[in-house]
Amino acid sequence: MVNPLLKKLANFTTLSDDERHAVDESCGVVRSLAPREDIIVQGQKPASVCLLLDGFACRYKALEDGRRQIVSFFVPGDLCDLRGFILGRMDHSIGALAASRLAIIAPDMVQSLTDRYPKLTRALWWSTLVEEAVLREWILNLGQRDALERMGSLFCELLYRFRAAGLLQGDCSFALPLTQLELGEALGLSAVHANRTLQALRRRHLVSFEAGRLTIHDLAALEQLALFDPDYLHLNSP
Amino acid sequence: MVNPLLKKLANFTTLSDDERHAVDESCGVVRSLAPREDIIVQGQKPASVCLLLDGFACRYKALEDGRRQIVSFFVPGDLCDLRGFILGRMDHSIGALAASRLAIIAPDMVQSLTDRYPKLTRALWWSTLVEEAVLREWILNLGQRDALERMGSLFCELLYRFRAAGLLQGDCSFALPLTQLELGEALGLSAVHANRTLQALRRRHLVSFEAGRLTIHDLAALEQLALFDPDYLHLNSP
DNA sequence: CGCGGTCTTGAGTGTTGTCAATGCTGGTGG
DNA sequence: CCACCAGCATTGACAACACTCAAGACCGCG
Repeated sequence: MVNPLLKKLANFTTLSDDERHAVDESCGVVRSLAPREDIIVQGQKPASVCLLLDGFACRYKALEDGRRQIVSFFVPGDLCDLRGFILGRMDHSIGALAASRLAIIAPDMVQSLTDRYPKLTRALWWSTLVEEAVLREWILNLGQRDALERMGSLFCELLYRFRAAGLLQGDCSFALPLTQLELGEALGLSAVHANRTLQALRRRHLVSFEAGRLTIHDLAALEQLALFDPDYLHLNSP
Repeated sequence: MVNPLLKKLANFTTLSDDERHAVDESCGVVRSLAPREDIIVQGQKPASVCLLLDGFACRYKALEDGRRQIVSFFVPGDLCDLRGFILGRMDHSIGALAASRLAIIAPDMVQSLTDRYPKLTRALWWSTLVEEAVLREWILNLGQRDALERMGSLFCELLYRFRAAGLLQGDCSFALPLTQLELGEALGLSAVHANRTLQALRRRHLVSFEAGRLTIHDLAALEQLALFDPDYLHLNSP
C-alpha cells in the first residue's frame, strides 16, 4: 500500500525517493480504531503525532450542555494533533467516524525528519496551512451560507479532498461514513434539517447519499449552487 | 514603545534579551493604513510578513454575490499572512478596520530568525497554533451558539486577547473600532440582528459598546451566558 | 422476533433575515 | 453659519429559514 501522506504531499511538491523513504520509515506502530472511538479527548496531552492511514475521522468541540460541533474532517493521508503538541492540553477532541487505522509517529521522529529534509518541512508546513485555509472556509460556510449551500460546499470540498487522496470510486463517488446527525453536527444543522436539506439536493438530482457513500451527479451544478470555489484547498500549486 | 509581538510571545515563553533584540531588529519599514484600507486582497501573492503594531484589522472572505464573512481579527502583536507565503495566492483578504500601523518583515528575515533562535521558532509556532485554535472556536461559535451566546463569546475572546496584549483601559474596557455591520459580519448575523443582540446584552447590564469602545461590566456573567471557556486561547501555558 | 439506531415526515414554534422608514451625527461646501 | 449629505444606529412589520417535538418506517443485529 502506498503511504497516503505521500500521495497527499504530491499535490504540493515532488519528493525524492530518499524523502519518500524517510516518511515511510517514520511511521511506527499502527493502531486500529473502531467507529466512534475517540483518538484523543479535550483536555488530554497528546504524546505523539498520528497519520490517518485508512478510514475517516474528525476533530470536534463540545459545549458543556452537550451541543457538539465537528470542526474538521480527516481523510486518509491527513496528520492529526501536531497541535496540542506545542500547546499542551488539547482544546478539542479527535475521534474516528469509521473503522480506521492510524500510524503513530514519535515526536522526535518528526523533529529529525524536518531537520534532515527541508523540502519535507515545507511540504508539511503547506499541509498545515491548507488545513487552516479549510477552517476559514468553514467559517465562511457557517456564517454566510444557508443550509443548502452549506451542504453543497461541504460535499464539493470532500470530493476534491478524496480525489487528491486518490480515494474516489469512479468519477464522483466516495465512501462517506457519516450519519445525518453527524452531517448536521458538521454543518451546524439539526439532524432533521440535515435530512431535509439532503432531500432537497437529491430532488435536484445533484447528489445521492446512501449506505455511507456519497455520489455527486452534477459537480458543476453543485458548485454553482453552493458558490463553491476550490482555490482555498490549494491543490496543484505551481 | 515596546514591541507588541514580544508582549504577546511572553504569554507563552520567556525570551532572552538577545532574542528580544533580534525580533526588534527584524521589523523593517512601517506602513500606515487608513481605516477600511485593504492590506492584501484575495488572489494576490504576499511578498512579506506583516506585524500589526497598532490599530485593528481582520481577515475576511467574500462570496461572489457580495456576502462577506470576517474570519478572524488581528490585535496589535499579531502577525499577518505567514500564510499565503507558502501557499502562493491568498485565499482571503486582510484589511484594516481602524487606522493602523504595520511593520513589514522581509521573508528571509523570518527565515534567519527561526534558523538562529529555536526558542523563537517554537514561540512563533505557538502563535500560529493559537490562531488555529481560535478558528476552531469560531466554527463552534457559528455552528452551535445562538446570536446572544455568539456575541458574548466574541466579546470574551477579545477581552482576553486585548488583555494579553496589554491593551485594556481599566479593568474591562478596550477600543473596538467596529460598526455593527462589521460585528454582524464576524458573527454571521445581519446588521439589524446584531443591533438587537447588542441591545439584549446591554439590557442585561453585561456590556456597553459605544463610540468604538467595548466595556464588559460583568465578565463572569457574560462567560456563563455564552458558555465561554478561555482554554482555547492557550494563555499562560506552563 | 424484538430491539436500537437511523431515516423520514408532519405540525407548530421560534429565531433570524429582509425591507423600509426614522433619527442621529459628523463632515462638507455654499 | 447653515443646508445638505452620507453613514450608522434604531425600530417595526413581516417573511423565511431552521429548530423542536413527536410519531412512524425502515433497517441490521442479537
